Amino acid sequence: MVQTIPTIDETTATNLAALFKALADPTRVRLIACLLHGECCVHELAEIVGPSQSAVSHQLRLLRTMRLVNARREGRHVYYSLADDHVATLLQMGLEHVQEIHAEQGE
Amino acid sequence: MVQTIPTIDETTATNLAALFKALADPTRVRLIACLLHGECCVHELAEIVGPSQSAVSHQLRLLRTMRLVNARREGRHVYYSLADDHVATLLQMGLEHVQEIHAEQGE
DNA sequence: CAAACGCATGAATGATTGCTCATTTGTTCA
DNA sequence: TGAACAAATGAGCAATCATTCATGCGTTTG
Repeated sequence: MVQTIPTIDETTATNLAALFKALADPTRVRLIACLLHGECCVHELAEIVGPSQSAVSHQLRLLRTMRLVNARREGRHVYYSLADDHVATLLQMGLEHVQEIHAEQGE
Repeated sequence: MVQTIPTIDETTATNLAALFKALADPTRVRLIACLLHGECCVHELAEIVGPSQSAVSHQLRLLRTMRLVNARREGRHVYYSLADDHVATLLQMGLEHVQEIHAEQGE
């Protein structure tokens, strides 16, 4: 049986858009991709991902606000990790889509 | 066995971000949500979703460019439909996440 | 305590975005 | 053919965003 498709009200649409918006930036995508491997502290993330520590920190705050990542302090370091599996799954699915699209048009 | 987690290169991150960006707007989310039910022409979409025909048309163009929807002309009408299952799946997954999040904090 | 380290934050700025308005293109029908 | 309808498009504008720079806060260590 085909799943029931709910009609989405305006609030839900806004929340949903906000979720996707959190994933709608290359820097944040890369941050999350790093965190797929396990928790990581800010300056490591900055090294791997590229932009300044400040930029990374700003983006992490956004992800934190959206409850997509958790922060844990240990000494002078703050370790970030993914908040739940949904994020990883969404990223994974998006990745599959992107790879298919770009494979079939040979880009 | 746990899936292998690829390290994401910069281009892939950008493509992935672009995909999520296409879903990162309430209007576009609602458009896609409408199309989950089946194909639909522009002025109907405009009626259901809210903003002007022009605004809807602009957003549909974006979705078209991203190959997330297809357009089919029939007389004066242009019928839009979802390009593939990935979109529907992504939306569905996002929806589940949003509903869980907002349920557990009682919003 | 003071210096150094790790991170967060506020202000400022250039870039991007989503809308409206006006116009254009494509189609049907009187 | 010309009026009316459906949709697309371009210009313009206010709002949002991602970054940098400067600085502040918390922690460790000499």
